[in-house]
Amino acid sequence: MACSSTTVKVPVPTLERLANYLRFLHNLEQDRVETISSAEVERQTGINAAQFRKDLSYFGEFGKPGVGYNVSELNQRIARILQIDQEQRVIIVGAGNLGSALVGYPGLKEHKFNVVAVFDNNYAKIGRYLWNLEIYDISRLQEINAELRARIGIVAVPAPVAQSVADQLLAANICAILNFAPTVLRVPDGTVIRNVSFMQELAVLSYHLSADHLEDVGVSVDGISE
Amino acid sequence: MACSSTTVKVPVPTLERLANYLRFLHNLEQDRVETISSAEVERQTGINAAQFRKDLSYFGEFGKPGVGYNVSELNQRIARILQIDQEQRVIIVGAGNLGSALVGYPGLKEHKFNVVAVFDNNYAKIGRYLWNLEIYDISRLQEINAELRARIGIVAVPAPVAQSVADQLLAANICAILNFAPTVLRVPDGTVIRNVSFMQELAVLSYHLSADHLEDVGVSVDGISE
DNA sequence: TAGATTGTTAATCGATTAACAATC
DNA sequence: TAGATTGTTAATCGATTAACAATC
Repeated sequence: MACSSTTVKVPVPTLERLANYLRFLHNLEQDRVETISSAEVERQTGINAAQFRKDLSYFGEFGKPGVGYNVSELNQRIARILQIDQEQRVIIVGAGNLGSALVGYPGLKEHKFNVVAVFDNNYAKIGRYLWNLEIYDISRLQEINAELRARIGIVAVPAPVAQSVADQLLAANICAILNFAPTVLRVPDGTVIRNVSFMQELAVLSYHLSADHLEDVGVSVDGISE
Repeated sequence: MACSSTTVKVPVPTLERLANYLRFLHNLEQDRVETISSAEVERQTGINAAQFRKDLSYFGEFGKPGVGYNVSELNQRIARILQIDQEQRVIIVGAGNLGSALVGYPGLKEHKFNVVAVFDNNYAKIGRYLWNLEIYDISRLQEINAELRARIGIVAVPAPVAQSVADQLLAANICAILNFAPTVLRVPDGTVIRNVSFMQELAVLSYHLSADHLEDVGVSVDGISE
């Protein structure tokens, strides 16, 4: 099998928060804050202090009792845990609007995610450039990634072709996929997938606009407001 | 207060799955499948059958014991629960690459999310068109939404201005925000926020590529492989 | 030392899943 | 009726949070 499996022990929500901590710590560093306690993290971000400490505890000891955490040290160690202290090469499949927006997204480079190639199956696009990257024929994915050795692939294609694209990514030795297509990708164990679904997000928002399940939490005239 | 509070009873993960069920049911409908059982849903999507039934149970009764669920009826009822059976007007703030990709995203219209206005603070962009929508001055947000009455706002601006944009959205009577900026928005109770963070997703993928916590799950030579 | 704050254990909370009586 | 499958209750699982001994 191309991708090894993980012995899951760190909860996924913890990993998600780690990325947030990094953002927060980065801001603190810019403000020249040298030390921070978990209580102060809670005050400033709303994240429970115990959770902050627990999240970190999966990876070792980071603070000094009675003192707190050294901001820049913590920053570096979390970046290291998430492997974003070193360049991560990324491939994007789909040179449409979304693919284009992603390639042009400045945040990627800032966090050492380096988009090294873009692929598409549209002959009108192949050979043209997206920003400074040539758009390659998707059929050359395996060949080209044998060189580039990217390990993360982004699927930014329409749903009907997403599964086929995922299969090709796996064949090209990609073990981690960020999927923007509105479809469930079937992949072998050991492949990590994260899905981003705009429609799902909007649907959740939309639900909360419904009047049915809304109630004023304030004064209830003569009934019991639960 | 502009936005009323919710009496939370439906778990958020349930709402998220509801959007997925919709996608799945849509596919079934296209394949002319009329009835489906929760066991078959599990077989085809991997979602636990009991969970499927439990998710639905928050909203009433949808199936017939011994028979299953009527695909198109279930489809309609879930769409109704999520309020995406009717037009939802959406405002986008930020006419950059991401805003542009979102306005041009065909899935939005398909699901009755109608982008009715785009705003930006860049004078070079104001007055120009993004697809078929004029880009308005962000300072006119309140005035213009008094007309348009959109209730969902999408924040597609850089992090440093995201909070200010969110505040302006709230002032313009928007109670639900989809935030693409890599920052935590502080909003009053009753406002619903969903965050989409590409960096967070990539960081979680990146973590899983690390060798430290990876192990082969295959044959273990003489130890116990758990 | 006294005060502060950590890392971790134990308690709580909530979500997932198994089991089953009700019912088509 | 017998078989199938629902909706729901109870059991399990896992994540969040409170509490506290250890320690700077």
